[in-house]
Amino acid sequence: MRQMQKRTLETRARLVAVATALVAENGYGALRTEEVVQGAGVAKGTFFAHFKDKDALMDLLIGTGIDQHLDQLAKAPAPRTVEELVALQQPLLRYMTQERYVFDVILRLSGAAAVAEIGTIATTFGRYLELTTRWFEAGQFRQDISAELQAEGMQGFVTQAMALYFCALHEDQSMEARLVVYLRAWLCPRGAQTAV
Amino acid sequence: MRQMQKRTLETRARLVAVATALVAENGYGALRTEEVVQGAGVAKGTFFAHFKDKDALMDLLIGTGIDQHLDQLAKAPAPRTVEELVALQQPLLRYMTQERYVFDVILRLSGAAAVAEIGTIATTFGRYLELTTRWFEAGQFRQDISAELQAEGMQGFVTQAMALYFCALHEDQSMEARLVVYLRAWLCPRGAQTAV
DNA sequence: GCTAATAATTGACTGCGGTCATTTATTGGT
DNA sequence: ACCAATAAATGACCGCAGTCAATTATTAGC
Repeated sequence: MRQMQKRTLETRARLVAVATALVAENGYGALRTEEVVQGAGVAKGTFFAHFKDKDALMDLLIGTGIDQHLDQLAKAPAPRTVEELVALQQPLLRYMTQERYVFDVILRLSGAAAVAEIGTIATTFGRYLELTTRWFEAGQFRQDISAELQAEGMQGFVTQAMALYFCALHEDQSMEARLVVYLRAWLCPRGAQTAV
Repeated sequence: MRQMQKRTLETRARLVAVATALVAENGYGALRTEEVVQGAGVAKGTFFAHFKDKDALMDLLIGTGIDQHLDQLAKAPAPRTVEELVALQQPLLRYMTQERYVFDVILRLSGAAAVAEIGTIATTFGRYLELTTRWFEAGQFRQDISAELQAEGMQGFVTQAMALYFCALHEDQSMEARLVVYLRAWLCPRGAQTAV
């Protein structure tokens, strides 16, 4: 097997750089492959030689964004209360819900379709689970179920809260307020929590 | 305001009938508006005069499918155990996960983007919540949180279980088995449940 | 029945993601 | 330095959703 050419890396880097700049300017949903290709000075086919499809580029861009937020979460000490839990994750939730399009891409790519092709976003979801499992291993919350199950459940509630954020019928409370209610019920069952 | 012409209803009915037949033959993901239009004997523009976009047709078709499953659920008595809860919902879960495309459409349309345009699927999600809330009002499960919150949480876990069904990294257990674990932890906290 | 207003239909056209046979650049072997 | 062999890049082309100015059908008022 021949090693990859320097040219390949350069072209790919240029594509990503142009895409990043365009996203910073107009947002994710407005990105057009044609613009990326023109900005990078290559032909359309070249884009698809580097990325399976547009989603693959989005997977990289958005996955990188999520990863940066996870870096912050990894630094912080394990939260002790539900409020801390939610407050800590707020920047990440805001990032994932910045555009309807972004949230849709994340939902679509968060599960790896095949083990062979685990994308950036799918990887970050694995990392999120690991990271939050460690929080629950500190033992501040439920003792009757595993830390991993607590983390997996929290992931479900976080997704639900984000989905309802985009639903006009549920504008009554903020994403964070809703998440606090969910997580109190999930992590502090049996009336130990104070009234909502 | 003039009343709707009979012709309008006929055309629309023909479009829906052709689409339904095509879906039955090749599945949802393979449906092409061009085929629908040819089958119904109208021009392409006519389709989009009747449906805002392809998603709007899918919303109707899939929403109708979900509604039929909810009719079944509405007939059944309130489940008494987590196993019954999961078994009862199995047909619905199977329907919603029959194709990756179907699940994606459901996720995308389950939240109404605007109050003015609540689609069929968004309506069924409201109905699901009402219906399952009534189950929890029977009082077989948690007493420390409202029936509605129990139902909303179950909805989150159901979605999570379906999402992981499409994820190659989580093929270790079936959708139903995973859901049982989730719902035991959600609805029967504090070690009351027997070992998994 | 005739006419003007309105509703429904048409189909050529656009936008954009994605493909692929062909051309051009790079590299390892001699 | 030259020559295959292989990798990278090209751009005309395709598929399919969605648009819109022009055309045709329907209806209400007289």
